[in-house]
Amino acid sequence: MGIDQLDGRLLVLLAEEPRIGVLEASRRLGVARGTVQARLDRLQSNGVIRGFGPQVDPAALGYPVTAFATLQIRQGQGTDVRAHLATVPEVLELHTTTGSGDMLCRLVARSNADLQRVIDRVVGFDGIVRAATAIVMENPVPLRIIPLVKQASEDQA
Amino acid sequence: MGIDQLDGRLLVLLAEEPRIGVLEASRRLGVARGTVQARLDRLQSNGVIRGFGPQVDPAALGYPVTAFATLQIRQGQGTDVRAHLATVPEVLELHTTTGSGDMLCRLVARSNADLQRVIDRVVGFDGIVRAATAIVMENPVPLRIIPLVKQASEDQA
DNA sequence: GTATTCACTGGACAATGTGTGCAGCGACCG
DNA sequence: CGGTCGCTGCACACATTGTCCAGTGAATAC
Repeated sequence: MGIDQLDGRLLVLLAEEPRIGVLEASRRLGVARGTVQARLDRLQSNGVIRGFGPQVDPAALGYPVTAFATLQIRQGQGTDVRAHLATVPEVLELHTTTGSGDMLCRLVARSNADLQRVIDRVVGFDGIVRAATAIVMENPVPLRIIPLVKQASEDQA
Repeated sequence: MGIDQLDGRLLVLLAEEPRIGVLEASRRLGVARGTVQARLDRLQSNGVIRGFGPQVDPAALGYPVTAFATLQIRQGQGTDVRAHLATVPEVLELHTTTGSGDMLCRLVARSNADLQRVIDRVVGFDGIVRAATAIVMENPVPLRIIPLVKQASEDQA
């Protein structure tokens, strides 16, 4: 477990310019093409790289409002609540957290008014005792991984 | 703004099998290659597709612990706090939310013990009044976008 | 009603990149 | 000291890309 500096540079390079291929990457990194291919294969089978799926912006899809909801779940209803929330498209992500029967989920909606509809749908389920919602106003640090990759590859040095 | 069904199918296809190229995608979708290329270009300049960067798993990097921290910020210190948090690699994401001077951030750490170090570093800054942390235990719904894409493309139909 | 615009089709071309395999080489390990 | 491993540099056949084009149908503007 862990990545070395070459892995780190490769990940950073891919993150900054995803369109480049293996050959171009090998030129940039100053190593043989086979090496880059082997590293990529290893990173993928390692699970370090989960995939190269498109990163879609919900706002551009017409869902500019993001919110986080903390849900309190009735004892023993966890499984049902998960299944319920998985069926709601506007639930982008769901975590169970410390705290008795608590979950945290990320929601999006078409507008603040629409958020009400989404929340109603989310909490309109028997196992949910209480919900507290925080609407996101600004996103100073969008989901990122590069700094952590750099950190991890330097630790491994 | 908005995507049609072809856009939706293309996004789903790319999300499920990112390795396929434009040509293969056009075969799967039953349209001409030029069409797929044009759609892709449009989706990217639209901002619907932000990019195709690698999706890196923090756990595989040696950071298996995830937590969410709610921070209460002293009036007028927001900008400084943002700059501070941006320098911490373990801060993967930061949002300002409703609630007086509240922020929500996603953290990762090498272990529960290491989380203490991360939190200390995060809150060891003057503008932060109080921090409440919830450790993630399970992640029943990992960050996803496909259901929303399907929803959006059907709405547009 | 007619002209214009637009998106899609289907095809072509040169250039590039990919998947794959190979031999050689230095480093590390038992 | 032999074996294993990762990297290099190279080769080949094949597939894909970027780009351009003419033709067509549908929607839109005049």
